[in-house]
Amino acid sequence: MDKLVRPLPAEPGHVRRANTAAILEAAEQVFSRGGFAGGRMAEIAVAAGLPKANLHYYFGTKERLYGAVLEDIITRWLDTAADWIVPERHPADALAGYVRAKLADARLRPGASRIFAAELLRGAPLVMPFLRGELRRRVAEMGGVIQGWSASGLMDEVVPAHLFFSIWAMTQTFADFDVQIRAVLGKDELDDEVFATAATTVTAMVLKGCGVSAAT
Amino acid sequence: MDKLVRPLPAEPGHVRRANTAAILEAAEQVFSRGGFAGGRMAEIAVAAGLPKANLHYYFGTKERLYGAVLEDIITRWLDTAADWIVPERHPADALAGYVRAKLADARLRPGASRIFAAELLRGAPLVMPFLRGELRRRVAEMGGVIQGWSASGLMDEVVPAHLFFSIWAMTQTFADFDVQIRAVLGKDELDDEVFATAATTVTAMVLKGCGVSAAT
DNA sequence: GGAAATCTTGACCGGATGGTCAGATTCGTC
DNA sequence: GACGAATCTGACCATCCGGTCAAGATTTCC
Repeated sequence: MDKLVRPLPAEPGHVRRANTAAILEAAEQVFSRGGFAGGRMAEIAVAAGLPKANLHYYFGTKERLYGAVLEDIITRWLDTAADWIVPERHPADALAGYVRAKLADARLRPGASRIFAAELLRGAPLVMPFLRGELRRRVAEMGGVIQGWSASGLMDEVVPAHLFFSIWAMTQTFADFDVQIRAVLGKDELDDEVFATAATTVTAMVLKGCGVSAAT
Repeated sequence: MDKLVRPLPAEPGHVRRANTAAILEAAEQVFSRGGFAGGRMAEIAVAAGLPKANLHYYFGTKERLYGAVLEDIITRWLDTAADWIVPERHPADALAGYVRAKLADARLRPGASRIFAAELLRGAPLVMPFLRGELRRRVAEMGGVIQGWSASGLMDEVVPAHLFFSIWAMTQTFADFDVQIRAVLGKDELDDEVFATAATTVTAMVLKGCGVSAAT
């Protein structure tokens, strides 16, 4: 009966957890337009439904809150790549799957992509350590997988890092620069059709561009 | 002897011309990190070597100055596309040339690309009319050229707008996200080698990805 | 040479913004 | 239910920043 009797969560720290989550979500939304410099603490407070002083209670400074948002985003991203770019897969499946996953993420969480883009645009003062450390290591690792596929004759020899730059650019553009895409296509929102065409176009570029043989 | 005798320029308006040019250049540099919200008028003034009040004398408001910078960028960009994507060229030449031109621009004026990117990121409040008007028209026009090539059997059928999205994304990423690329490659700057590899990789994706036949 | 137009500049203003704080309130635990 | 810890919050502050202004300097033109 215990659980049924307790209508509201009462585990210690549930307030903290709920509030930090609400703040992080609001912050991601607010920072996604205008980046660090453009986001206003007061605006985040309103979006989170909390007084501004409360944000400072949990995160101290604007920079720390912004950093927490970025960390969330990065953590989420690294896994996608690790899921798809593995030697066990055929490159046709792996690359197509990765492209589709990146496009799905661009559609589902465009704000996250935009925040990361804005951070890079301003010179990445906060995520530089990540770029030079973890990211570089991961790219080197995945580069080995790509080279393995090339050596097996499954695809052309390419410079792996550049392949990733292209994939990231082509997919994330649908989140980062969606206004431009909507304007050019004359659409109010990027719908199923747009993302289907994007998947076809980008996948064709990557697979044919790298001379990937058909999946077994 | 007239011209030799006059050591300093004395045409009417030369002061205005020199100052506005200096201000625009300084503004492009300052806005290129942090976009509109991140750029400080005082910082632009220092970079231009003029007192802050002087910027307001020439441009009135920060927004107007920012708008002038954007207009400069857009004007320069539209021409590149018009130079390359024309029916008279073979698609292999046209697309490869366009890619190389975009990469060269990303290298020569990375700040311009970054300002435009930041403007799109914040929802394009200022350049929306351009996106929906001139840009959309140009893309439709160039799309006709692409379809002409497809109809002539010179390349696969692709959705032209998406082809441009991909080309823009892959090339401008070397300006917009150069920090990330430098960090991943472990380089202090994007040198000849990086841009040569970029040209090879991106061109291969575009040409092979679109099934462009070899140039005659 | 001198008047009109253009340009220059330091000092100043008002509002926005990140951040603080002390006292009130709620939560966790026994 | 009572006590300490955690949380909440309105009021307040210092600073920064875009923008103004009026008086002085320089350029332009006759």
